[in-house]
Amino acid sequence: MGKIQENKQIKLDALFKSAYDLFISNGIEKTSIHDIVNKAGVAKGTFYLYFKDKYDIRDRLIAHTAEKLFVSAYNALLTDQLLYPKFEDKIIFIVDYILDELNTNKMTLRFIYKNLSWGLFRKALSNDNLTNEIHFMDFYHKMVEKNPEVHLKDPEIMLFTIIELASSTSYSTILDNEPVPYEEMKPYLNDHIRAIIHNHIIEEHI
Amino acid sequence: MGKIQENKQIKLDALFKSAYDLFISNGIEKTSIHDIVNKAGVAKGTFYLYFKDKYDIRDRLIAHTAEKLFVSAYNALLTDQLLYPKFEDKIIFIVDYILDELNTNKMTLRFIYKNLSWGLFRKALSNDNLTNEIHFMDFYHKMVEKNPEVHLKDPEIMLFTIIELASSTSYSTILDNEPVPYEEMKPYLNDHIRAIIHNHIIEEHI
Amino acid sequence: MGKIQENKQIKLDALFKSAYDLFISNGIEKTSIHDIVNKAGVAKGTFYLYFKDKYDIRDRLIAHTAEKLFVSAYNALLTDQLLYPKFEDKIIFIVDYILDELNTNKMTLRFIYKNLSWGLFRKALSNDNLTNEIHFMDFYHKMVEKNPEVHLKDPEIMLFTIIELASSTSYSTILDNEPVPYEEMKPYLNDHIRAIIHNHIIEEHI
Amino acid sequence: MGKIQENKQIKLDALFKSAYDLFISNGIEKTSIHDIVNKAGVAKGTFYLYFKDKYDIRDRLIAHTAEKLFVSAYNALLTDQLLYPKFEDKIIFIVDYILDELNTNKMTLRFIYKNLSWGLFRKALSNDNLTNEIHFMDFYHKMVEKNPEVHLKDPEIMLFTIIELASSTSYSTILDNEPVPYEEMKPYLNDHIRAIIHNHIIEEHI
DNA sequence: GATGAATGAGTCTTCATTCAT
DNA sequence: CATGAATGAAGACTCATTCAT
Repeated sequence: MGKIQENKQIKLDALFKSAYDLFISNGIEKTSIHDIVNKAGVAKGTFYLYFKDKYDIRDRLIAHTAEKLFVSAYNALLTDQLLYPKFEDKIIFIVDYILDELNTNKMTLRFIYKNLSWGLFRKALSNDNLTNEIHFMDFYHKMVEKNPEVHLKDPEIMLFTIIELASSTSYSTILDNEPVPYEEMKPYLNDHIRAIIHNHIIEEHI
Repeated sequence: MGKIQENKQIKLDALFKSAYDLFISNGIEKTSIHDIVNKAGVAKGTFYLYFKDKYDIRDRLIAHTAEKLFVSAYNALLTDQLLYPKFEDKIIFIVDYILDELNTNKMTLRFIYKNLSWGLFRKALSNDNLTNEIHFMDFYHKMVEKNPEVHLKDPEIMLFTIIELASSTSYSTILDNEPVPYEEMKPYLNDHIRAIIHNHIIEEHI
Repeated sequence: MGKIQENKQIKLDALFKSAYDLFISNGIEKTSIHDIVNKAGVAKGTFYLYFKDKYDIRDRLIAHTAEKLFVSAYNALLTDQLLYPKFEDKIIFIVDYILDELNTNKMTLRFIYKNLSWGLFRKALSNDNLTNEIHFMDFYHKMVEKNPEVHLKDPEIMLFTIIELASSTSYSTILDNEPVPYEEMKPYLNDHIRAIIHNHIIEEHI
Repeated sequence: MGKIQENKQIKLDALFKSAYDLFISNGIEKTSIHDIVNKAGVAKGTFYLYFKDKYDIRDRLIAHTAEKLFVSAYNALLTDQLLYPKFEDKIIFIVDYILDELNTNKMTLRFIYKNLSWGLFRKALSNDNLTNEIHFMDFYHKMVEKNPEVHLKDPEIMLFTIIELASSTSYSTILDNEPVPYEEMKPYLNDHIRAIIHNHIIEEHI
């Protein structure tokens, strides 16, 4: 029994890995099930034991990839936590960390960006995803609540806005150098993110 | 002679129109050349006399659609020009106008968003595009220059940023109501756009 | 020991029942072994312990279904035996009984008709079939022999002819209402069956 | 233009012929589109220019085959018309002619029988079918009307009944020799057909 | 006996592109 | 210029059957 389960995991991993590599290098539309199973070294029918279709494996891969990015950023933040005492700086750190990662791994950016919806993203980072040990959304909300400085209105809309701004501007600057290279965009982006956060701060009157 | 040219134009228009309708209602991947020529009432081979392939007609259509949106917004702004004397308000007006348009015509949003790159966008709105009478980019730069209030650093990056933020947040809120409906996002979006503009203002010291 | 045998019988019955239900509702071609074992709650390999393939279980089911129909008709006839003293009326009664049954259970008609050959049919109703308690063919031949009125030439051909006529005309009228609804066909059918019987009567000259 | 039309006809005929041969020898289920186009010597896509799917070509072939049989019988009847002055004898002649044909061409019988519904049959032989020159149903109805001897009630139900009886009994006797060979069945069948006709005769009282 | 994961040949169907007319 | 018939590679998906556990 243990052997069978082990074997299943090996097959599943092989399918994930080969699909990821092919999606990254050739794009999703240009990747066929045939290509995936070939590279994974399993039979075509086996694919359908694990996935409904190509879009099923795509969604699971994107969620997984997004999760990994955020978990890396989270861990890096924990290490240097003391350097970023302010909430605002923590957010900037995480965004920077992820964008730098994507800048060095451009294909991942291309893969994720065009396919990641907020719904999928939220699911990938939250409790719904049982395979997760760390739940980024939980962490985010705790970070918001424990924020001693200020109170935030609609923190989830704020996160959404930051992510959309960061991902869409970085997509164009990193992949196409349009309208300017990523490095040139970066200082502006950081300023904008800080501005977005400020726009969500609830002014507390005495 | 003129009749032949006229006939060619009719065919071209028919192809554009039928492709647009099909792309909008069924999506690009689900639309075949066969569908396009069928609806246009021309022969399959004729398609290749006017376009390289499906992605050629797609790009031309997207550019055309984006242009039309901006020209409409531009004309609307001209009409009510006096109501928006400040540069900042003009920008907000244009963004609002376009997003409201896309909100009532959701399929256009879907069609444009996933396929519009900054490069394509810039080309659609600038002098490069010979079929254009009004060049939005020219208008934008004149608007920036004549801005009596303040001076802007990198106005093109600023425009890029605003467009990316507006389009990516509206895509999710308008089409998926995620994380909130568009109407709920709108006030935040306006605040953020103003903040982005402020971040680009060059403080002038005496 | 008995428990193992019992368990086997349960599995066999479950397979029969689920295959029957699926054949009836989706048709044989549209039913896969996967569907059958799924519904039956047994493993795929188990199917092959009991049946050679899909057509094995189909044939056994058809024979069983046909047998059940005739046994029901036979029992009903026994109950009301005195109402139908004449041989001819007994035949008509049985045909009517079965067709009315199929008329209320149209899917059974569809299932049986296209797959029931005379050979399979004969086997289902005769001594060859060891699981049968009542052997309709025996009963039929006794009925023929004891027929006090007249003698019949080739009673088996006669039965064959009646069954073919009744089943093929009822198939079309019951399932397609073609060329007329079953109810409209019924009086003609009865007349024809009587005529077929008369054609088999050996005229006895003194 | 003429050349293109000619070429199309050649392709269509090739597809019909190869499908017919394969259906006849291997059965419909065991014949794939691949087999059909291969044998016809055309590309796979070409099949879909002419037919919706396998069942489209099947239905057209069955209708065509049934039509051909009846037209042959009709022509044979015309030749020997004087030998069969009575309506009843004409019907018997046609049935015999067709069954003898099917007896020498057993695969055609197998092909037609399991797939021919009354609806399809009627369509194949009537005005609906524009490719037909001779409309058997017209001929039949004229034959019924001009019948000087007697009047018939529901002549279409009568035809239906005769065809169902003849086809179903011949199917089993010709292909399986069950319960007896066709030759042994034949005299009974003729008697039964006459009886069916008599059952449809309207008794005219003076 | 029972299981169910794995197989991979087999099937249908689509479609961009070409080219003879 | 315009046509549209023909192509055939490419794709997704199914399923009876086997066999290690």
